This record gives sequence, C-alpha cells and structure tokens, in this order.
Amino acid sequence: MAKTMTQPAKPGSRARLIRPCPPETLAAFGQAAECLKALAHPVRLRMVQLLLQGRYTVGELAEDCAVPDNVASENLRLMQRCGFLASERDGRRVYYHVAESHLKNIMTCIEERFLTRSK
Amino acid sequence: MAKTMTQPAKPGSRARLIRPCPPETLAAFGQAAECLKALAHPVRLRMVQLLLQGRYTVGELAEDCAVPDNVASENLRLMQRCGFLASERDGRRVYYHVAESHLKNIMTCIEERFLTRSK
DNA sequence: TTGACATATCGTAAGATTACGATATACTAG
DNA sequence: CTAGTATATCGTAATCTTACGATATGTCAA
Repeated sequence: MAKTMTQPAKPGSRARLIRPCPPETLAAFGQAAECLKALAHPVRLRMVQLLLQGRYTVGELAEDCAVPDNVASENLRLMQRCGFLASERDGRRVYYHVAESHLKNIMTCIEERFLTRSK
Repeated sequence: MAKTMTQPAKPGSRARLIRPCPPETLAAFGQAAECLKALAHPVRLRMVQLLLQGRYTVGELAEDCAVPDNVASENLRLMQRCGFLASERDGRRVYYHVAESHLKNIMTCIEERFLTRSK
C-alpha cells in the first residue's frame, strides 16, 4: 500500500508525516550496508580488533581465530576490497593493517555494546 | 597451517606473537555479528535513521523507503527480534521505536563515514 | 455483521555467503 | 633448480537472505 503514493496528500488520505527518502541517502546506505556486512562476522570482527592494535600476518590471524589459512585469507581480502584493510608483502609473509580511520570508532561502539557485561 | 598449534612453541617454530582468541570473545563477536547483519541493509539503515528521531508506523516507514508494507514489516520485525526496536499497537496501526540506546552511537558512526562528502 | 484498512506471516524461488579442499602463485633457503 | 613455506584463488555444496504474492490476523467504521 505504499507503492506509488507520491502525491501531496489528497483530502481524505492520512496525513503525510514523512517525505520519501532521497535516493542519494538510500544509495549511501547501500554502500554502508555493504561495509557493515563485511564486518558482520565473528572472525572478521576479531581480526579487526587485533589489527586496530598493530599489523599481523595472515597466518597469525588464522591461528588466533582458529581457522585455516585460506579462510583467513578470504576474510581479510573481503575487508580489503571494501577499504577497511590494506596489505603489504614482506618476504613470504603478507601483513594486513587497518586502512580506514572510522573503523576504530565503529569497533569501539561494537565493543561497548557487546564486550561488556550488564548485557 | 593454523590447525591445532596450541603448544608452547617448539624450538624451531616461528615466534608466537599472539595468544589464541578466548572463546568468550569469539562468542560475543558472534552475537555482535548477528546484530550487525540486522543493520546491514539499506532499507533497515534508513528505518533506524528515522526511528532515532521519533516513532513511526509500518506504513509510514514503508512509504518513505518505497517498499511494500509486508517487506517493511519483515525488516522491522527482524530488528525487533535482535532487540534494536520495539513496537506498540495503536488501533490498526503499529508504531515502532528504538529500544537499544547503543543504536544511536553506532548510527552516528555510520553516518559520519557514509553520509558525508569527502569520499 | 460486513467491508475496508493495517500489519503480520507463510511458502517459495532467486540470489548471496560461507567454508572447504584442491590447486595456483610468490618467495626463500639450500 | 628444487623443496618448502606463506598466501591466494577457484570450484563446489550447504546454508542463509531476500523479496514476492498470497493469505491470515487484528482493528475499526458503518
């Protein structure tokens, strides 16, 4: 029933309390949703938590999170694709690090909500 | 290669830089991931943005987001299930509102990152 | 009651996500 | 070069998510 109601409210219709969401806003939220999805995974959250305090190799992160190296690699590249992380090779190893300053704020919000008792 | 390496580092092995992630932390991040997924959707983000400034009915939110009522309803209930929203019926209408104080902080982080120019 | 409105739920099909094993690439030590 | 280490990629199957249309429930007005 909210299909194509964009007229200025006909006499008998319910009062229009809100304007339709501007397309730019929905588009921006589309981007935001992509990035949130990249974060919405227990292993990836843990990786970000570690990487916020320094750089680590794929193998180190894999070991901490108890997942195979290729799974760690896939998750790290996912976060790299959306701009959260960057990597640099050092010999055989590849070090990942945080490449998006806002990650710290977002992670702090998440930790405040989920990593403290009192529900 | 990070399969079951929990021994105290044998002589020839690479230095252990990090301890394995405590299971409680991974569990907490599992919860956090669930909630982030509930947020990781353009329409749901828009709904939260609106609901942070007041209460709205399913139909109003559906119209603003340009989705059918049943889709709006499904998305709202999803966020209700994970504790972000609550609802109250008023006659035929059902009003939703924010039920989790941390939502404001998280949404502010997201808006700062995605709803401002400069990339 | 009947009919209309507002919201919710259900079944389903299309599409996305995930982890896995196998393989490929990159690099280094010997 | 060869073998071994570290990371990345690919194909696949199992699982989840999403939106949709149809139907159900709840409420009010006549």
